[in-house]
Amino acid sequence: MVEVARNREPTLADVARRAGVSVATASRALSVRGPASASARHRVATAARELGYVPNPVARALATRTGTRLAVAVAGQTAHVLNDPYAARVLAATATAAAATRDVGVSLHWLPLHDPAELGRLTENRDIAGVIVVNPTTPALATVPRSARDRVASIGIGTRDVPSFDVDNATATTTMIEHLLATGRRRIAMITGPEWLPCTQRALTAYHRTLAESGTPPRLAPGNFTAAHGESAATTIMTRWPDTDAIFALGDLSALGALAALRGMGVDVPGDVALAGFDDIAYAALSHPSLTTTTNPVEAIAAGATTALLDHHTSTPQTFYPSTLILRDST
Amino acid sequence: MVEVARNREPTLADVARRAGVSVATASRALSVRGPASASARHRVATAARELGYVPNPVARALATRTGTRLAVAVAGQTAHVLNDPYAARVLAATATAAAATRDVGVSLHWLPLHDPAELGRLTENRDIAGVIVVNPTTPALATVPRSARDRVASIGIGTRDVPSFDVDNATATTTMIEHLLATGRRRIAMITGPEWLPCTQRALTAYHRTLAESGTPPRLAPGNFTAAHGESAATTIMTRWPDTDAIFALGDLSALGALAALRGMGVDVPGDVALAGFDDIAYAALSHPSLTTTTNPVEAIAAGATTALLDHHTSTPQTFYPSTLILRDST
DNA sequence: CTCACACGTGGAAGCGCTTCCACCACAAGG
DNA sequence: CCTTGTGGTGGAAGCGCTTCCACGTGTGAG
Repeated sequence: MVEVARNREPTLADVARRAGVSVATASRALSVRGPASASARHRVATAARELGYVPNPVARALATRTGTRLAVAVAGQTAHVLNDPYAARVLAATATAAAATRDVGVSLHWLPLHDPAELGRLTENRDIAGVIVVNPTTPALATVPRSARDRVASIGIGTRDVPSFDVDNATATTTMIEHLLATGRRRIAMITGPEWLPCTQRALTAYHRTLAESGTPPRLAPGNFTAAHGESAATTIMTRWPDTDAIFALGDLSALGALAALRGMGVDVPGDVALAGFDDIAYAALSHPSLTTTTNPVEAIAAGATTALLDHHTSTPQTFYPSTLILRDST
Repeated sequence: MVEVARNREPTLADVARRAGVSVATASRALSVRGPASASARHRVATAARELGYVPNPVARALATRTGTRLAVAVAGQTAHVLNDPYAARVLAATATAAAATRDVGVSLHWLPLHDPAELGRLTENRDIAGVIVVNPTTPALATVPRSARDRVASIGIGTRDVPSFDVDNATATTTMIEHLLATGRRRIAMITGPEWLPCTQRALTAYHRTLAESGTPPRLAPGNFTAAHGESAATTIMTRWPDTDAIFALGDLSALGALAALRGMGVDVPGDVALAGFDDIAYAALSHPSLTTTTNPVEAIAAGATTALLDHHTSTPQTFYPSTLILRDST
């Protein structure tokens, strides 16, 4: 009498019984790699379908000693990062990708800059299948034990054995600077992100190279992607180089902060100074003037990192995703 | 010879051995409720600390037949909700709370409006410990089997057996309208959210009551919290009631859209029309003029829902979190 | 001085999977 | 005809925890 009790989800044992094979064979037939005959595969698949069998990820995780969730670890100062829309967006995108690919959850963690070992600890957690680390430093990556390297993917800098996924902001920066040059701007300043970030470094290199080609000297102000820093950076720039005619901020929030500062100083945008941002956040289209910016394909990046992690693609060292220029009124 | 093999995390068996008790007792001593003597409790706790024992959530979940993650289910049209900063913020807050309280992950799901049963299906998933449903409809909540009701918490409307957590937007609306009245505005329009949302209904009731007390007739325009709808709603309002002197939008994005529309029509804010929003998003402080708004304590709400779910607090039917008025230049 | 009844405790049986290992055919080589 | 493989299979032992159950103990009441 093969009857599944009411109120109980079918298990692999039910499937095996119905298919007339052992649990071991059923397990192998359902997994792609295991040795199993074609006929067994077929019968098990049919039985599973008829029963509406759904594998229990918890049992599988326990048996294979892997985790049931992906950790998203964001580097930065906790207080600052807590209301970071970028982190929230990465998390949402990862959660969506993880739920779509496999049935795994996502948890969010902060990586204090002063304690690089926290990342290593996270990778040792028993029930974490993999870690997507956002903007890690090289020392932090170095704390990951060699054996756990295949359970880490980076959005930011990578290493030889940690694949990295990021927006191609070198090209994006070049494109943006060339756009500003094409519209007649010659005294172009840049508000950067934290200098320890590799994406800041890549953008800086592109900025210097593009300016050098057109023979214009650089004007730099440090920032940290927040609106407040954008404001003070714009003030600094206009005080130090009053004839500046364009500002490119590596982050829309900084750009919008700069916009407020410029308005406060009576500087017309784009009349006196052209202004451009990075990320294309929702508000960029709503400001006055609306902000020229370049996209950050976070969803694609997070999906890439997620599948790399879940499929153990160790063969992809670095992937850069293209950004597209969004022209609006501020330039 | 009590020696833990290298390269292996200590398990409960290791702790039990070191404490000189059985695994069963160790388990009971570690759990808060189980029967265990004070001395056993103490010895097990000490052994656990010395060994650096961390319970394996996967094994626990398998044994107790509970899940290892919390699902955050957002009601709405997928395309719209995918880049909804509010959903991302709820997810991030939930993930933070879940990681802090227990060691569980979070996954993100969309609930299409046309298929209320999706929520019921989610609650039946074997490895989901609980579902936090954002802005559910009553029919959707009704699809949750009675036995699973204690595994659901709602941000939005609740039922007798599903606790709900939300911002007290009735009071917030009253406060905002009273603020507008106090600054001399008398022809106050409101841009609402989708009418099927309970929070829209609560705000509407408060709006009508407050206006009725001051003897001013209502002026309503429907919206859906997006900037685009805010723009068209503002246009509609100013066309239909040209003497409007204040607009309150139930969402900052709508308010900012309205601001753009008003600027386009040559209406001065706050000179001709005072403008107020809801949520206090990051950009509200950066617009020109900066936006008067009222906070949405998403982090506290998500933390409340998370702990309610993980601790099976079924005794709290409804909790409303206070919003605070943020006065800026737009009113 | 019994009997009942707590209360703590250890043994052991799961939870639902994966995977090691032994086994059995059967085909191919000597 | 016997050995040596080979691919498919089932039994069973885990993974690390919780919890049922039975079994002593020490206490109070009868």
